[in-house]
Amino acid sequence: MALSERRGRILAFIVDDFIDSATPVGSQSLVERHALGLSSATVRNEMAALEDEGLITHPHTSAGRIPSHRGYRYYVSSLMPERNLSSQEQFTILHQFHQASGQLEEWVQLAASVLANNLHNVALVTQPRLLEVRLKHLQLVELLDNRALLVVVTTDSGAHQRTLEFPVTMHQEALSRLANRLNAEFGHKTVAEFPSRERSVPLGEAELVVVTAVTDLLLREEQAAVEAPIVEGVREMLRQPEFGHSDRMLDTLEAVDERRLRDAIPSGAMGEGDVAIVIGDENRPGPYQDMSFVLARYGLPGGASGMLGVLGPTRMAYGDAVANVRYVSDVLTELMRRLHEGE
Amino acid sequence: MALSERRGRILAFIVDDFIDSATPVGSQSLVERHALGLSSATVRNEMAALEDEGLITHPHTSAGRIPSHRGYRYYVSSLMPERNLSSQEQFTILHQFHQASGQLEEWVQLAASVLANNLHNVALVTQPRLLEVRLKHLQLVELLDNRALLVVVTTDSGAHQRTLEFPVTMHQEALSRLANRLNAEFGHKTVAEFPSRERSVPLGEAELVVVTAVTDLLLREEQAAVEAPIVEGVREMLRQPEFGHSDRMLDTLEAVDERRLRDAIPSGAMGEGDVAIVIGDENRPGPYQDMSFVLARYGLPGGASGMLGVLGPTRMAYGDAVANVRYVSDVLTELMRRLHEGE
DNA sequence: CGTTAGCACTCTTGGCATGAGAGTGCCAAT
DNA sequence: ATTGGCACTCTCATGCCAAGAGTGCTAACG
Repeated sequence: MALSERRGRILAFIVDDFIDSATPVGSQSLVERHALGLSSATVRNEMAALEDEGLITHPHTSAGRIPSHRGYRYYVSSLMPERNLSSQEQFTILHQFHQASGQLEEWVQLAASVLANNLHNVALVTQPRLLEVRLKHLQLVELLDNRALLVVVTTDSGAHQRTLEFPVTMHQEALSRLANRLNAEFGHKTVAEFPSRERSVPLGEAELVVVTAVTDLLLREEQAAVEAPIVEGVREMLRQPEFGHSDRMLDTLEAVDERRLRDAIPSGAMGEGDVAIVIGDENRPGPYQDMSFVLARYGLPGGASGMLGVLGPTRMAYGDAVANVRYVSDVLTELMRRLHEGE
Repeated sequence: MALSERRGRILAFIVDDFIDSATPVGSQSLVERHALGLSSATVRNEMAALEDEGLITHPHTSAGRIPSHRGYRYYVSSLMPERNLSSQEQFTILHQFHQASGQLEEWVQLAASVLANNLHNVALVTQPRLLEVRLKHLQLVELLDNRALLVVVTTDSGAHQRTLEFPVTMHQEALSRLANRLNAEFGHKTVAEFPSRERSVPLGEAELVVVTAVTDLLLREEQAAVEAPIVEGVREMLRQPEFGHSDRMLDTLEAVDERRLRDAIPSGAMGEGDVAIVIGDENRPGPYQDMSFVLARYGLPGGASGMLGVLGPTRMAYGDAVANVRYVSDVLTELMRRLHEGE
């Protein structure tokens, strides 16, 4: 289904106007705002046609039109002008990244803040993860009695920690010996390659405690990274008029807060390298049925990578969102490339 | 200024009723709800007197009374019945802690959730910190080129990490030797005792990189722990009628989100071992002028300790809040004691 | 003298009608 | 195909009215 050029232009104007006014747009105001060489009556006819196509609706008989989900879809797919950030905007963003320290975690956090601020919506960024993380090094430090601190360093340059308890008191030398032994045996292996409990050569009791802890720790971290992306800008989004003083604000707040995001983020839709847009009812059933995501991957192909993007009401400045998400994702990727290749 | 017994009783009833109805309470409804042996007219006289004392007000001429900040203060100081959690409530809380793993961070997080859930307000919990943290152990792991991962273990059983860059490429043996040297020299020292830059025997370049990083890392963590307590239950609180569909919701959300909590938390007011209550305008100037805090310390005297409590509108169930905060703080303290003394 | 009944008065709240404004849909004329 | 015109619809703000809840005051009562 392709629209005539004129009908498309009108749909685009409706979407544009609605995006920045948040009120239904009528035929009259449309001709006034844009130097359309048409009368309002003609526009009305076109609107009626667009409505038949299911691209716009009106909330009640005598109200202006608002885009339907399908209307937004058509807009982003066929009508929306390709937009990149101005060099001014790019500079402002770059500047912030250069101000930050060289720590990866900080960049990720910063990416979230930048998106939230620029787009006035919720920004989501997951920590970058390797597809398969290998154990680099583990260490045990004596605490009190039979307790020790386990520190695990992985190939994605992450350190993870947990305290654990041995059946008997272990002193530092014993712990170090144990750590060395395990390093020799499991170093550079993925979690999947760790021994299962029904292993032919059984592990000693102490070894088992550690190996179980390492496995559990890494799996948990993995999950946490996916389930709990960095979320920034909730209140920015809630200032949008769609949430105006209604219960919807609280419900949305709840949904975002509850970390129910994992099931919600439509990861399947994300092609390599490009920006994915998921609008309204294209989301799987759940609390985000009338919100939209604009998402992209970032990171190194084959290396650590993550996801970043924006969540907002369907009435979202898609053009700006795409431009910002793409640019921030590129910046982040570039920074990681430098980190990886050593400048 | 002490009130007569009857006048006190009436104030207590007003506060109680208002706390659970959130609507101004009138003389009539007061006599009906509580088997007061008085007519409404008498109550009106008493109310007028209470209003002269500045303990209650009415929003407009013909509305019921609501407690003023001073009224709440008088209530919590002199009228509020001492309340402890029922053994049923205690059990429910304990059960949750027993379900959790033995990790300290998890307990702290859990404490926040429990408070938020039970009190339907924002719960605040800071990570436990030692007054002075000592360096226990540091380790360096080779990453790419001239980069290494620094892992610092402190006496409060915390592991902290950061990547750092050396001027030249360092291999694992060199890194290990370096770490050993530094461990020998700085082990069991506090950050304050670390060498200043103008040290008589100057450090080598590599040493300097590490020492600076350690200092910076620990100071930063310290600050982060104080500035960014765990915050739970924002949406619980926003369901309270005082925030009903108004801008106040967003402003408050902003204040809490912005981590402007640090300046807000009235830490001075907190005596050893007991629960502190700060009501409305007793707070220092800022966004919390019409909210209240109920706070307590937890942790081991001389050992690691932190703060926990609740933030909500001045119309808060102070009795419940105090009982819950006190109990959770006790549980947390007890758990830490066991951890410290080895069961 | 403290307590109470009674009464006038005030202020909020919800319901209802009303009119202006913005839009639509359709038809006939261009 | 486009447009002017017109009847019609629906929302939204406004004003008004009556009901309800409360207060303050005064005069009577034990």
